[in-house]
Amino acid sequence: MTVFDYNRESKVAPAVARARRDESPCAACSVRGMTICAPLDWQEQAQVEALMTPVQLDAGAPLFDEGEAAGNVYNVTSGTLKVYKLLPDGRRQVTGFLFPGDFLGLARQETYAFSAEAVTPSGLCRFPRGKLEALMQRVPKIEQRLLGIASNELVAAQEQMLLLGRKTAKEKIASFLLMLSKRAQQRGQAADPVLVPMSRTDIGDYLGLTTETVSRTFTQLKQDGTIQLLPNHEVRLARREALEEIAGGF
Amino acid sequence: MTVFDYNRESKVAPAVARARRDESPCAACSVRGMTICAPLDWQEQAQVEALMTPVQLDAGAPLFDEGEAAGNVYNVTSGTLKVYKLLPDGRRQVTGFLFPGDFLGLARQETYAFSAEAVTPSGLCRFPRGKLEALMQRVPKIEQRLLGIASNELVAAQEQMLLLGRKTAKEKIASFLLMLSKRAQQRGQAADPVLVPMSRTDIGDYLGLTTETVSRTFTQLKQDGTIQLLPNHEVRLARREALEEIAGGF
DNA sequence: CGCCCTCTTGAAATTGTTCAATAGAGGTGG
DNA sequence: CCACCTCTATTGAACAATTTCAAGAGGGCG
Repeated sequence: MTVFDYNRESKVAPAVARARRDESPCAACSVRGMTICAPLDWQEQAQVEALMTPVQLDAGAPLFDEGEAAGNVYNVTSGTLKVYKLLPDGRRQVTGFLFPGDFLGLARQETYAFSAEAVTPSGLCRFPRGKLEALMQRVPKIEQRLLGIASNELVAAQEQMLLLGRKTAKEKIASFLLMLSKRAQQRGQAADPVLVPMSRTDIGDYLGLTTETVSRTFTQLKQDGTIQLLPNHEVRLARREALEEIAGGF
Repeated sequence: MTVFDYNRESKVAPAVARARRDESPCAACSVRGMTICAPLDWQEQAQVEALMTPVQLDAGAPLFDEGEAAGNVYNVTSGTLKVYKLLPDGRRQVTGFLFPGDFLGLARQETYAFSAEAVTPSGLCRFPRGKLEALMQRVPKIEQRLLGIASNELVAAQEQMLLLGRKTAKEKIASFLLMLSKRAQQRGQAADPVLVPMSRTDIGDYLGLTTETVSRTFTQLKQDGTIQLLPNHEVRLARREALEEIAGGF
């Protein structure tokens, strides 16, 4: 719980100095424009960076579990993560997938309300919550940014409730593929052969379906000619308008 | 779009003066401790109040529609509202019910992402978004409060996704009744004979069920002896532990 | 008091699940 | 580099939960 646990690097060289010398990992951050760091000038950036510890996760490695003390918040810099909740009997609901640029750990309570786990090998920036909150007092831009992020997540959550409560399996899969495509595009990646790095089980747990239904629905869309299943977890959206028609406006 | 549209009252008497003379509606606000106003001192409160217009809605009256320009935010002071999204063919997902003390209108985009409508006759405090945001610059406590509210809503949204994606009809209804009970208690109302002011259709649209399934499930729980259906939209939670067992930890 | 709207109940239909088996892909070690 | 092994994905058939369609009962408001 001391500063040293979280900030090993700053003992070696003050972050401000490192930033000046362009040794800062943040200076090279490819997703800076999407993160909490986006609105900061270089001085504020250095203060944030001083709190940061880089984290690397292997595929399948847990980041934290629901109910655990919520000591840190994170920014995803590479890879894909999933966030989920469990029922006592093991039924799982994946409440979101996280990609580079996404923020993780917003919770005004003392414990995480969900578990987080790497889907693919992933990199994150870790910030101790307490220190970041202290910094927010001095740099209100950070708080504003977090409020913006939270608002966007809320909009996405409502969209997901509509999907879970009212869409059919086919509509769910179509919406899911379009969501992946749009988010890839937002990060500057290709929108069309879209990368689908998560398992059928994860997709099912995200959409409120079984893996079998996910698989069958992919097959159906493939036979429709709406999509093509390519090697390496890629999906070609052969007829995007058809997908959008099916998805019902997402 | 002028100040006068939103703030008719301040033309009559400055809010600060009114607050001093205890004519302020906020001074008598019974849900102040739950709203964005909670952390404010009387001077800040007066500034907020100067932006406020009271709104009254009849049962069934719309407050705003999805896609509409998001000009205002609201605090509920009395009654019950619902918030929902529609699919092109009319399928509806109620994404939340709002009770006194609840905040409404958080959206970082230019338009509302959902529609809002009164379930029972309701009262709200309306604030023009632009002016409240300007005030937030000077009173960061408001922004902090909003971030706290947004975080809580995000936690609730994830809980609801778990419900929609993974719970059975019986589990959904049990969770719903317990949620209503807990929220009534938070507002200082009775936790046990719980008021259920919304229609079976609204409940179904909230839980991802049809009205028939909602009705059948109520009947089933009634025959179990788990609940009793009382007159005036009240439900007695005869065996709360059984409900909690069924709900699976909400 | 009666009308209308909501709620309840029943039976049939359907979507998605469950159970079960096969096929495929990725990774490891010989 | 290939063979094997394991985990994931696909496919099939029977089953179940919830929906759909249909009719009747109840309750509140004019």
